[in-house]
Amino acid sequence: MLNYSTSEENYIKAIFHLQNGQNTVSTNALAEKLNTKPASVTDMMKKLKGKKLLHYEPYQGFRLSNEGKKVALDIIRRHRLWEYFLAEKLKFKWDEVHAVAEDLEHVSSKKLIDKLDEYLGYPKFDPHGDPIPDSLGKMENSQQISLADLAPNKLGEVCRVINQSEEMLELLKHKKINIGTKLEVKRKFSFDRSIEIKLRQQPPFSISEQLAKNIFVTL
Amino acid sequence: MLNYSTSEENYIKAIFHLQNGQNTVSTNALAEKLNTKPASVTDMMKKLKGKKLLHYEPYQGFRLSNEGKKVALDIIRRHRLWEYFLAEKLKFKWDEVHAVAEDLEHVSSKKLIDKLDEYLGYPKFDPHGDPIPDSLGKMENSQQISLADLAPNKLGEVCRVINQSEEMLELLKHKKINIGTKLEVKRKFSFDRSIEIKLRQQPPFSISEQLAKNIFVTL
DNA sequence: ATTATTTTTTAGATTTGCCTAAAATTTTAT
DNA sequence: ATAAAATTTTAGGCAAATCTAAAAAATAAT
Repeated sequence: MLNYSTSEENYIKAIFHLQNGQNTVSTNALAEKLNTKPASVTDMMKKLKGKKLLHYEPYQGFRLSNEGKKVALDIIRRHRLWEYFLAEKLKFKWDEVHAVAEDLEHVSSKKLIDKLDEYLGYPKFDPHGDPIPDSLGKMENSQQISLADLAPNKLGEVCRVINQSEEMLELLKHKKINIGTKLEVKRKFSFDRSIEIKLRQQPPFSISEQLAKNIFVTL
Repeated sequence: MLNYSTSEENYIKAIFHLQNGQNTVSTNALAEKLNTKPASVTDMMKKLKGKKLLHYEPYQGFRLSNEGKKVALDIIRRHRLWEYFLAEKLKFKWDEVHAVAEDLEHVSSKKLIDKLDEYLGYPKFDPHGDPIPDSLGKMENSQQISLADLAPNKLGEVCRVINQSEEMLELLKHKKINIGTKLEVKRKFSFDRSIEIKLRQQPPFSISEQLAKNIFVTL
């Protein structure tokens, strides 16, 4: 595995996360995710295409190649191992680990990461419940549960939508719920079994039990 | 304390080490230490002068300002804490820690470093015997003398190795000399200034003056 | 005290990663 | 189907950190 710059690694990781589910990622989506401008994204896409880390034709969006996915999994492995270390050993609170791990993840000594993994006892999930890839890039499928079964105050990431009728997709679109959307269950109302959920940077809102049953999340 | 780039930090640290003893550092010496060219050094010196981290007049050499020294001690603190962590917790061999710590030291979250320090139990010395500055920049000075200055028939315990080049560490490894090794000076030969020393349960053997000068012992 | 040598600085390029503004292309709406 | 809007790319620039080659200054040698 070659060495990549911090910037390249951030792009690779962001594409990996965005392409989860749908198979191509747009320039604007990536620019927003990375707090950069679309023109910068285009520049980097040309560069990463040259390194064969992704497939890209102008105006057609991009997706990681197999090699690109391997690199992404390696970065994610580093990130999540450091998050585990910070929370478990250094007693960081779970909402403080991410920012620090963003820096530590770019220290790419394979020996360091493998020894850290061993020291931590080969953990399978990081403090947010995300699975940690092993040194070959394999990771456990974190458990998928219906949003209707997620307990209050628990966080989940939408990974699957069972019913894919027009009507359902229309509703999901309106509520801005997509594959990959991270949400938190706030309350459950026994009167009509509706569930109040909260998405990032939005006020909480309610959804019906019927809808919740069709949405699956990973912890 | 402001944030500095990896490159700036490497320059600051190198100047700190070079100016030990004499009070100004030359362009060429710094270029050689950093494996770069004199022209690059001059560029950076202008920049660091602008940030008030050092004193510099063209052609006159440079030395760190008080602020520069504070920054240097902070970088050294990070480096040595990570070295301690790598050796103590991850079981790296003492000659493997330096290279990895070179990367980790540039992750500059104060909270990370202070928590790491606490987790490690506030160690006073790193695996090479070098003192670790505390969060205020203070560090212990143990009574150290060069093995070259140790009188015959005197006992000492290796506490520090100044030169940490690959070549030096290779030689130490071969001679089985480590931090903590107890030894006795048997004889000194004026012809080539070589020194005969004896380690526990081993026959005496000779080392060069050059090597002895780089090894420090406590009495 | 000049000259020669070494050291240091300047001038001008290069690479990486980012930007703005304008052009090209695709998508959406009428 | 064409116009309007949104998206994406190109063109040209900028800052950081590096380099080479040439000029300037300091040091050493005769």
